[in-house]
Amino acid sequence: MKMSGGVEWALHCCVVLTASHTPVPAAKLAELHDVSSSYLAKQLQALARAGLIHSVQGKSGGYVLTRAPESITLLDVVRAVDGPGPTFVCTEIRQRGPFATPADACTTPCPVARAMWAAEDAWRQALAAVTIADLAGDVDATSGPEALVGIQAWLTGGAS
Amino acid sequence: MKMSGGVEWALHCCVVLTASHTPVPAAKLAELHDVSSSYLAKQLQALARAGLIHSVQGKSGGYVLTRAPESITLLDVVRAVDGPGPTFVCTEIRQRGPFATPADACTTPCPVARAMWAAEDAWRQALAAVTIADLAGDVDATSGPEALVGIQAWLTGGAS
DNA sequence: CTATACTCGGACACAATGAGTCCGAGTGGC
DNA sequence: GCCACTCGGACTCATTGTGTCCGAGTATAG
Repeated sequence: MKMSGGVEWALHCCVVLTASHTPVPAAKLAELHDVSSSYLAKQLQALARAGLIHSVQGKSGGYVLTRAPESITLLDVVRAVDGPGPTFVCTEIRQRGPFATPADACTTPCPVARAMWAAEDAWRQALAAVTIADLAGDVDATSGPEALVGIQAWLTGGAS
Repeated sequence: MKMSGGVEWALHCCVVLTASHTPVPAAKLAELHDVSSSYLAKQLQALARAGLIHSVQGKSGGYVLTRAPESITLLDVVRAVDGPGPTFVCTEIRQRGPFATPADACTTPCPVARAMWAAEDAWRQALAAVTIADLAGDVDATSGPEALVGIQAWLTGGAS
């Protein structure tokens, strides 16, 4: 089991978008992170489809966060990029084979699925407890506040 | 992100193996669950490689649990089948692009990776809190104790 | 008002990992 | 000593993730 690598890109982009209140084109985000702009576009489209960022077209268009960074959780981003479905899928293996449990007796999910889903819920809860604003704050604390303002200047300015 | 379907098979096999103290061949486990025996063999091999079950060859060979069911956690099984690596991999995106953080300043993992790994730890902790014995107990409670003893009889007996 | 340049958006190939199958090596029973 | 039965690893196919491309749409400049 390996998580889609695009999740990392999307999270970093969300943190960067915190610094700019004007639309930022995808090409600029790609250059900033030194990744393929074509592929990054796909992740941003997923974020836009989920309503986390808003896309504006035209000459000075780009992407902007729709909500305040404090109200965007990591779970929102992960669900948008990686898909909302559960990682563990129960194929109802107990209803097959010579000792199959009759279908009408399966009122509750099988114990295996229950345990796995409980663990997934713990994971989601941990993700939902962290917001993009928290991450931006951590970046400020570790790299210094001048990092984000420098990036902001570079984003708004046209310099390459 | 989707978990390998073999995890479900492996977990059910471990629960079934709880009922038998004599070696159970892979073919029988496959028939019991109505799944491909060739593919199930791969999962059992992974469990054996991790030391969770022991394989005995020969005419009346098969697989047996090495430890007591109370000391085998779901995390052990998941790690054995699905791989021990972390689901989120940090590609150190902060060290790339025009605003790259210098490598010597990266003493601590980047905040994004920290948050993701913390969520993974919560997931692992939830998995480590449940044992195979707990699952077997749940099966007893829901399907009745007669289910497992019937399976045990079918496993040891040669009937198809 | 029109032309233009720049943006996003979805449709299109390629690669890697998981799913599934097969046959050979080894071992205990008869 | 033979045999039947078991596991173990090597091989092939399908699905999903990775990466790329070009067309539709819009705010801007003239």
